[in-house]
Amino acid sequence: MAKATIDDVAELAGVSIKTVSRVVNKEPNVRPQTRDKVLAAVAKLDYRPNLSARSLAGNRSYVLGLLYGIPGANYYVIDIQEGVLSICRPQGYDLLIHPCNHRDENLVKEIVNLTHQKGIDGLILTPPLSDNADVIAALLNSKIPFVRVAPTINKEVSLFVETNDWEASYEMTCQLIAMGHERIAFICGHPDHLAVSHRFEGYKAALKKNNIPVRKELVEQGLNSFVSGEQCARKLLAKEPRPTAIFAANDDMAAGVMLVAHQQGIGIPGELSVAGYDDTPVAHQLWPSLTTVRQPVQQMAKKATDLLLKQLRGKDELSSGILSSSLIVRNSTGPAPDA
Amino acid sequence: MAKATIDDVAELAGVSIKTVSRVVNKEPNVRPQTRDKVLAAVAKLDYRPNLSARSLAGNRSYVLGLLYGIPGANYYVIDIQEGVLSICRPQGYDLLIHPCNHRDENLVKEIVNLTHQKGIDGLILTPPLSDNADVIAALLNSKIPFVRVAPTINKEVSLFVETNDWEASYEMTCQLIAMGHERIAFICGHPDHLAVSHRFEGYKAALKKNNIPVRKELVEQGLNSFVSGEQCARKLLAKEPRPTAIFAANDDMAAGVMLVAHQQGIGIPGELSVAGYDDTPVAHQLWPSLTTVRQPVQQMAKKATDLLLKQLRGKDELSSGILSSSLIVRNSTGPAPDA
DNA sequence: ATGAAAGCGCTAACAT
DNA sequence: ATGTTAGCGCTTTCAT
Repeated sequence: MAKATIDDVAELAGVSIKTVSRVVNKEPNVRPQTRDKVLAAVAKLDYRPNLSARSLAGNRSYVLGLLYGIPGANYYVIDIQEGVLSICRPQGYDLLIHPCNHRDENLVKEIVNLTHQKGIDGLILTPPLSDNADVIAALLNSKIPFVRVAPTINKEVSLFVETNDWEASYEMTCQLIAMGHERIAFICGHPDHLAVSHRFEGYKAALKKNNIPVRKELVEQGLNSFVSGEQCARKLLAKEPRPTAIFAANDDMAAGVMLVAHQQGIGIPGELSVAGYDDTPVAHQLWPSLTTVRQPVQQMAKKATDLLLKQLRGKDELSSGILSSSLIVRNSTGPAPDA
Repeated sequence: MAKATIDDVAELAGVSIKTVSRVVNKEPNVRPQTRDKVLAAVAKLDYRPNLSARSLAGNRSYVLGLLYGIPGANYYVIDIQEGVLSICRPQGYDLLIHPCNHRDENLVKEIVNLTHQKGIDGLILTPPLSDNADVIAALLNSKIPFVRVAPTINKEVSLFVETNDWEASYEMTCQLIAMGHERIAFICGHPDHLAVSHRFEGYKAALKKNNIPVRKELVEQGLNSFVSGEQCARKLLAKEPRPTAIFAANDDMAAGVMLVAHQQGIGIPGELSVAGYDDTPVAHQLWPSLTTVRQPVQQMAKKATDLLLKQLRGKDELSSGILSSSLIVRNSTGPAPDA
């Protein structure tokens, strides 16, 4: 059986194609009786509206686009994808993924083209694209609906979903302080990821709150990678006196710290406490298991998708949301050795 | 500037829309001079063909679909995605991802519908979908072009790309034997992933080749997860005498083994050698770093995409390919303690 | 080598 | 409540 078209359905049901269209699109003004006839014909012919035709005529494609930077953090991207799909697929939307180099000078053009060419209905932006002012301006200008995940700039210009990085980081640092740590080092995240910078701010605030000076020599600039974590750890562990705790802005870097500590025979958490951020799969596979912060990545993606779909349906008065991260205390942190 | 259409270009270039179409689609029979005029107009107007229209009229969408099972191994999925995108995007194709439950009874219908509705030009299947006979039959029946990654059944019915799991596993086992190990345990992968079963076969073959009996009590059935690795490890490490090496069919399970060994104070590699498979990011973040096998995942994805695109262009005489995996020897394996 | 005309399957205005 | 008529922007015949 060849693919059925709207005409086939209309003929079988003995109505016009417009009526079929009404039924399929759940529009009002169709008698229940007529609707049933049409639905029966649809079922009989296994009719599925052709999306290209729909897109061409109606200017929508039922495809969403997910934009993210490369190289991205794998687990994060996958979590986002799953979150988005779990919401959009039940509502008939599919997902096209578009990882992109956030420093590519043609990025803006590329994204606008993609959206127009494929007739993508709306976009979801994740860091660091959530903070790309050029992209945001272009999308607004082209009136392409979009929602941002964890933006830090121009929050008012679009719907977004965020989490409380600052607070979680503050809390983690306070907890280390409560364990008696004072020489708490921090490894910053990649400078291009503004969202990650909130973590540093939370750390600093907690120290200040507890009257502990923020020592420059205990802060290193990482790049979110395992290797950069290793490098920063070597520098930090060479300081005299050594820090008794190292808080890394993500788990990969924390894993690097742990490796260096192992290599240098520094006991964790006996001699050194290590904390990460993200609760990636590696966090509980490490030995000892890593104390970290769990972000509600999937939930953020779900919420963002929900907002986007509502926006597409013309709902108004939608409001951006914030979802809480939570501390996951495992075995890599403990009382300060000198406490 | 509103979106330019083919008519705008035709008008500006002073030709018919058909000529524009010819130029854009690189068809023959256009005078270089005419072509240049058209290209100039295209550039001036920043014309991009509307894919929906193209799809509707020409029956292709320049969108490929990637099918994979959920829950999938994150790193694997991301690698596949990157590989596919790196090949298809430069050629003007985008990618729609469609993770699916490979045991869902509506799976076949879902996939065929997806393909038809979105007008997807071709599909790439990864394990365990590569081995789903129903899906394969339906795709063949519907004449939907597709390529499979690492299939084990009905290889002859479609193009595919695979790697030498058996050989790599054989080699790894031989290496352990060469280090003096005889009591080498094996943790099998998830039974639904046939591809993983080759790893077990390679292990058995290596033992036999070296006249070491395959002991049933040294083989456990895992589920590809970290937790299942832990469980299997507890069982294996309780045997008397204990195995001196454990070879897990993937890294996550190997990480589980290492955790249990740490907990029980068993030195790695002094008292126990551990080997994994996949070379996931965690492999070099563990302590000690994990000996494993690196699969050419991205390259397989690239090759598969290349084959699919060639197939779409009607090229014939395409042949499936095999790409080699390689042993990555790190610090979790060493001489047998009793050697 | 180039063009004119007829759809692809659907939605949107505008009837009725 | 239902139907009619134009297109959406492109690719295909088939002419020229």
